[in-house]
Amino acid sequence: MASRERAHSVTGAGAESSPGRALAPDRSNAVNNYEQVLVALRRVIRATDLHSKRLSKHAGLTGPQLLIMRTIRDLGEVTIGTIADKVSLSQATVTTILDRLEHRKLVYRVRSTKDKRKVHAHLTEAGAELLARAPNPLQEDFIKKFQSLDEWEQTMILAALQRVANMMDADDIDASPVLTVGSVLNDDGWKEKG
Amino acid sequence: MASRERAHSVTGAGAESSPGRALAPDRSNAVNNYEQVLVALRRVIRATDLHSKRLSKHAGLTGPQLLIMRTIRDLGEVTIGTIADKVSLSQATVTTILDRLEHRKLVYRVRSTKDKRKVHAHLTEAGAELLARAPNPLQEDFIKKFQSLDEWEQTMILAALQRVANMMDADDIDASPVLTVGSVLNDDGWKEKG
DNA sequence: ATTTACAGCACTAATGATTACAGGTCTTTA
DNA sequence: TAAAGACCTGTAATCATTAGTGCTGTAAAT
Repeated sequence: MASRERAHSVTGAGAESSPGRALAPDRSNAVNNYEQVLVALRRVIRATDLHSKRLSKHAGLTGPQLLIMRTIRDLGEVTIGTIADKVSLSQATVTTILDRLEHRKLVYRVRSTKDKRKVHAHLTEAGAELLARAPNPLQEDFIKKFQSLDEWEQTMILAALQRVANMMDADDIDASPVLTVGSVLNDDGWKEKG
Repeated sequence: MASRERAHSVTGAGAESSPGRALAPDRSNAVNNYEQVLVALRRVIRATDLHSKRLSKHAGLTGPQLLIMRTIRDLGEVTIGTIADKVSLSQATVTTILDRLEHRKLVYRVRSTKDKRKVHAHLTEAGAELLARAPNPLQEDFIKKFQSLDEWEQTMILAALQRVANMMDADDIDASPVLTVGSVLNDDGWKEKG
């Protein structure tokens, strides 16, 4: 109980409530806004999350593989260490994942001439194409709907998203104590290696 | 390749709504807007993606586990089959994952009384708490920044995100042929279990 | 200028855990 | 009886870590 009674007092968090268009701004007070923003954000994330999952299946790419390939695409030419840092994995893990990707000819490596310790990862044409063609099914519908909006609204959404992206970029996620797992499972529940 | 052309035509249509500071106005005409929206969207996704990654580590939850727990939280009381459908995994996989989660007392199962073939998954209090407390480190910074904005801007962002969420909710992701993997790896490249 | 010591970067090897799937089994429902 | 739903094998692949190796770059010492 109680886990379901959560504050869906607004914006029906229950995905399939089929709002369609309703969208009450609810400009009550500022305190309430951020919660709704987070809810909306979660919905957006979830949609793309599921999309990624499906993509993985169809393309034969696993989550980390996809994540790493996207990182390479976004950052251009990056060293293995930088990738590991960006995706929060160890160098060794990234290396083995890149091995598989390189074996499938989706990425290739080039040893740097300036600093021969470094290795730069690139997407092959096939890899870039895979990544480029993949998001299409999601994009196409999205674009169609997006372009049917008034221009002022497009501009508004764009500004809003950039704003949010900037906010999230800025904060230092790394330094977070986060949770104490121990409190949850002091029982025989799980493992006690750490 | 080169799917990332910029297609900068010209003729900035103005539309200057520059709210506060940074955020280069980038004179966006309607044609160019959606690309930037997608870019911004990707940045948002990426940020939360990394956050989830970190969260997984700290909380001892793997990606699929987290995804499934979120699904349960969002949909309330769901059958195993529904979960499998939502997250695009087989029933068997969901079953094993739920086994582990149940063993840690983060979820529990209840056999339906109406249709005794079905089993409903729920979050335990501990599981819900884990999920609820988890996003905090991200939220705190985010909330702080968000609440420092003008109210009109908060409302704007909220409306924009809801708009986007609705758009993505609507489209049917499932029916997507997507890619032909075979074209990428005709070589000895990978596996040929099929 | 050469040599030496130390740090940085990527790779390898070995290991444990998780994921994902294809079978088969059991119970319930129609 | 047949179908649906969930569960239980066993197997293959991937993920993720630690420890160790080799090569490169930099700086100090000779």
